[in-house]
Amino acid sequence: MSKNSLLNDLNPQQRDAVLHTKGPLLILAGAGSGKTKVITYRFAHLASAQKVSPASILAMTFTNKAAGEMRSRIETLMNRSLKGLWIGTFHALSNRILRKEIDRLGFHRDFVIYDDDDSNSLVRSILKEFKMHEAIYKGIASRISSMKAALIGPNEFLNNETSLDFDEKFARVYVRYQDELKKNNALDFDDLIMDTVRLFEEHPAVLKKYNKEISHIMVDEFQDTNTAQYRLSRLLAGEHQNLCVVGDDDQSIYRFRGADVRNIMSFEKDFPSARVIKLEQNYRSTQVILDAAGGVISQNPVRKLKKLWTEKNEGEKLYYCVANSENDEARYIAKSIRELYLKGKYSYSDFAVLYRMNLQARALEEALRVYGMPYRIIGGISFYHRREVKDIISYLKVINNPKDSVSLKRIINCPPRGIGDTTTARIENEAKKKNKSFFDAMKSLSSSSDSAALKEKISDFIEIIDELTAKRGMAPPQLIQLVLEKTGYIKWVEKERIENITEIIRMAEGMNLQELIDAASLFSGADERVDSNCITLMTLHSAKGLEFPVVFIAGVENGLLPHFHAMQNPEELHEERRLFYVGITRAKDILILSSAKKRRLYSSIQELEPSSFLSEIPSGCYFYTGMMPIPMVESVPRITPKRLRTVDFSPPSIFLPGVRVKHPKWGIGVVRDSYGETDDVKVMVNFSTVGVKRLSLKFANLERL
DNA sequence: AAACTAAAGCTTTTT
DNA sequence: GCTTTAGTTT
Repeated sequence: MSKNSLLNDLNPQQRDAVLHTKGPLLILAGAGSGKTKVITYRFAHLASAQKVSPASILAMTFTNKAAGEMRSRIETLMNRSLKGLWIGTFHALSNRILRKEIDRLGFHRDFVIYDDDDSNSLVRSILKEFKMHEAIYKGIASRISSMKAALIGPNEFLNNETSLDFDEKFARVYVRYQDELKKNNALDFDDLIMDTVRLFEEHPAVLKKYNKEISHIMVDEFQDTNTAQYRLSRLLAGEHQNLCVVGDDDQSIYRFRGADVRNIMSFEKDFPSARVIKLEQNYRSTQVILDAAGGVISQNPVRKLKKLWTEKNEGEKLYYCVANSENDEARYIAKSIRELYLKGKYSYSDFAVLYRMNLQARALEEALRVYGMPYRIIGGISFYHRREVKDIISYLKVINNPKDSVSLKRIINCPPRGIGDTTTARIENEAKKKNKSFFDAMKSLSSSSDSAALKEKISDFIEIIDELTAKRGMAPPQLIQLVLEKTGYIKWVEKERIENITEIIRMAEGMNLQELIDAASLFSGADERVDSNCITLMTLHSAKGLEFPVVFIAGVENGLLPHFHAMQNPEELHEERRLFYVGITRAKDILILSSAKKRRLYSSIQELEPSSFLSEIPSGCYFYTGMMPIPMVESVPRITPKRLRTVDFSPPSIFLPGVRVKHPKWGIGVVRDSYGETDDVKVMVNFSTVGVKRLSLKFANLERL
């Protein structure tokens, strides 16, 4: 891409930011203002126009996903591969430096990294040894984590011994924890940052080396940096001070894990020569949504003023609905999604339902399932992650492929058949020794083992699996039934979980084994499938950085949003407001807020009042619509996944109710009904442009979407 | 190794 | 109130 066309793509402020290449730069990037675009273009500009080697530009973010996205967008822009450059997460880049230099800190270069589970169990074992209450290990671990985030190592903590709130017991654990890490040649996540800072501060020559190698620094999501990460960025910027930080103080929502908005506030103090550029043009939302967002966030007293604007039109007003209970709220949301979906303009993946707490997902999930609409839950435990569902799927996976040892190990003692940790370890051993799969190791042990009891237990299990494997050609619903009976699972599993199993059987109808397994795997959370056409359910926190045409925010109540725990402390209340702001600014076209009068929370049913944040939305921005803001149209045939997949009812057409279609003249619509003989199928289609039309398939020239 | 009992915790989350 | 998990018993 030529230099000019690169710059022509940008608005004046974005261009300023890209062209400012020398010295400290603070980019205050409002929501939806093209922040990533600026970073990637700035990288490309530095490299092409400024002749800076891509190898001397360092770009840091928080998540692997964000880093990967940044990298691939720059690669596309520059049309070249950027492998091995300084683009990555704080942790990954620190790790890279430490792998080379850590011997100066007395560690070996092949140190191991402890994840949260590892550090938790280390803390636990220390507490046990100290005869302290073990159950608080999580609290201690997170306290250690925030100490390190603030660059207070055990030594610094001990130096503070005279302070009044010095916690001697905690200090002992902290010191010991750090000693143990060293003994194990291990670093936890926070150490990766803290020790890199320590390395640079204690060994100026090392820092100098990196300062020479890296001439430009860019930090994304700067409002989420903690003290250690900010210090690291400053150290890396060295004397050249070519430090560009990008962030939005209004979207700082990770205080609880050490993020410090003050970093963004004090950047100008720390770098008096810093240029500050505000990106205020929003490319995402309608004016009404921006007005609502602006009204809310303006109530926060300490912030960098930004006034978002858009060239888009006013747009549709917000809706706000009060339901009686969380279940009513969920039904209302499901119903609204169906109405909007059936109008044909939006596909399922255009919808997101956001909430403050993961537990809210339950009611929503239930309602969506009843309405037969596909959804995915980010973060929480979704249907396919339920224990019993995973168990059954694991059986199917083993039947389909006995080499799948992960699934095999999951079900080997489920229901219990006397094969516990000891036996499993033994099979594992055998498998390693003979270089066999887990299943083959079981087979050979069952014939050669010295223990008769062990032999019998294992061969019984093998027999069940073999028997089931022989029947793998069966239709999945019957196959699942067979699994449930032959394994005794149905007798063993708790009653309330059976409901979910019936649900898998129901969903399995009309699919073959491979399809079912794939469907279940596709839903397995973390690896996000963009192409899966699903409604997205997630917390407000996980929604940061994303956008959806239609956004619901559920549970807009005092106690949930703002959360109980945050209502006392003004700082935390402000963060809750920012969280709401983040939620509002995710929406492109339509934003629907809802709350429930009563809600089951933990032990009891709570009566909650609408969030006080609601009154901060300018009253002209939304409809208060009581119970049912979106009028119900005539009753619609219930679209269940089963019905969508079943082929055995006439007409044998792919244009079944719920299917989205495209008509050459009327555009996109949704099939509401289909009937008639094979050679003369009639369909009723609801088009977003012209409403419901009755068409003959033979002539209509419909395209399935 | 499994079944039982007791007890804690329960906001948000990435590395 | 319910789920998860740790510890104890059989």
